[in-house]
Amino acid sequence: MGYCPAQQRPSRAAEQRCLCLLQSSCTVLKLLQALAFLLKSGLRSNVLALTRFASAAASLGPAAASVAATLLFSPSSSPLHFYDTFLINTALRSLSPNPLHPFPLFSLMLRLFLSPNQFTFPFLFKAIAALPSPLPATSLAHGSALRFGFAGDSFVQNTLIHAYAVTGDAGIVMARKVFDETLRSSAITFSAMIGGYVRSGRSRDAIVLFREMQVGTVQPDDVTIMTVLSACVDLGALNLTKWLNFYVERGKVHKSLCLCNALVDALAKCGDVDAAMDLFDKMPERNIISWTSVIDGLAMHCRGIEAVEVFEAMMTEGIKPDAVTFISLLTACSHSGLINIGSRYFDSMTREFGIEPRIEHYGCMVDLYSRAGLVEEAMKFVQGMHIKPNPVIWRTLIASCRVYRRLDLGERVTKQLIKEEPSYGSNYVLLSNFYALNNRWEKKREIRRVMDCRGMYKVAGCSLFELEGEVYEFIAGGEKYARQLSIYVMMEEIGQKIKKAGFLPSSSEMLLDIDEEDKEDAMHWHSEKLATAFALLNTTPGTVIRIVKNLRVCVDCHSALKFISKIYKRDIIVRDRSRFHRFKDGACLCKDFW
DNA sequence: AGTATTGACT
Repeated sequence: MGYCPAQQRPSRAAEQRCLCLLQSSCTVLKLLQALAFLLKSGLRSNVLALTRFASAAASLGPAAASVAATLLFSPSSSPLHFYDTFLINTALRSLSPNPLHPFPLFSLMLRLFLSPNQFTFPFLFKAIAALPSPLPATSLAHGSALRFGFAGDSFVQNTLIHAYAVTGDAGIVMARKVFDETLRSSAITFSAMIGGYVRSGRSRDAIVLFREMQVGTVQPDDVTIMTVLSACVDLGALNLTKWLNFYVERGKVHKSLCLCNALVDALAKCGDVDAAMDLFDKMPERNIISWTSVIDGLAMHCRGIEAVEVFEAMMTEGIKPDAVTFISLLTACSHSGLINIGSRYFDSMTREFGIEPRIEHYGCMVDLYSRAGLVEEAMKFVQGMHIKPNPVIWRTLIASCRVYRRLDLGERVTKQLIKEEPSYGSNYVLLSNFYALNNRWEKKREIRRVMDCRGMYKVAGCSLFELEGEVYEFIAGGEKYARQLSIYVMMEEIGQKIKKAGFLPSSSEMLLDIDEEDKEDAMHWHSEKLATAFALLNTTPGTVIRIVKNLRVCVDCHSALKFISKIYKRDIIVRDRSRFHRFKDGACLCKDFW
């Protein structure tokens, strides 16, 4: 053995102790103890210990990972000559899913003349994909992978597709290019690309690619099905979801717990919560996500009592609820008007379960009071919160002020919100709503001008309708389908029939959305009405009509849809941004409470 | 030592 100062020679026991700590290191405390060992006993020259340390730090979140990075990779404090590719790879791996930039590590590797190997680039791309705007880094690293001759490796390509695909419009083109160049594509390659489409809000492209996959030679696996299911949730594509459920049922893919959870969630979110519960009942194994998905599914369908029952059944089985479970449970209570039950569960969170309420839980409680018209209680609750209220909380309260006509309070809170969050266009729309309700049209026009001036816009209403495997999209105020004569004629017919049946257009909410010039026509042009007209034209009598909307249904459309359901003898199910409406015989299952 | 992945306040 060569020269080695005594205090730096690692003792066998110290090494064992350190490795042992790091092996099961899921606490910050153990990590710190291991760190002490590393520094005291000369283990910093032990690559294995360093690697374990980086890996353990990774599982402890961004803070720990950056401590590890600082300790191990700052040139002044580290024994650089002990580094190898394996160690830096591990450190790279430890970065994601934290948004820590991997380039300092990667360039250190190159500076030390260590060669990247086939593991380096997958880790590198994965870390890049977790960054806030990863496109420039992805193309730089892509160039590097090409230079080092790893661009043809399938692991590299799969992570590269993923990294490009999460960067939005420009990246998705590059992702597709890499995808098309991938010669021996596997189910994983398809999953990466399909998942990329879904993350970029292109769920329709995701489904198109899945269809291409089905006529090809590559068999989808459970993960592929899961990514397609998230596209289904996005589009509310119930038929495809049911088909995928059947596909899994026939044993075509591995029926993993994850996949079953995704199916339960998708079935509920696409409108068939009973199918979701059937599947849930049949699952051989369930975890907290399975239970939460069912509770959340019931919440969306306004079945609050059942959601509470499922929650109680879960506790009877000895499963401990987590923070997300409580969000779903409290949502269920607020959407079903279960004020006392909701308040009790909220109190029990800290007392019985030791879960500190987060802003989302407070949000549920504000919603619970707000929906029920208890504006004062809601306001008091907000003032007594231990966390600073966020814009979501304020908007919940504002919606309540609008519905229950607390115009002065609403206006005041909205102005405060705009001060806090001046660049969010919808806040100005909220304010203009209060001006309109007060008939202060000049003020309302002023808001409009301010918005135009600052280049702000409101989100356009958009409805989706699935017909024969195709998802049709309808946008408020016109667009391609509206120009079809048949739809136009149908809209006229619907308008006249429901008026004759007693429908009173209450434009008070309508004109908030659309400029005055469009007022007269506005009735006819909300996207859910266009979709309904299209559906009535293209489906056989008696068929249930299912529509998915990106915003909340307005009072006027809600009322119109009730009349349509009665006159045309159709059940119409509309998925809101947050819940389901089911119109049947002139009534809605939400009992006008939403 | 790797690639794609399930539940969440308006």
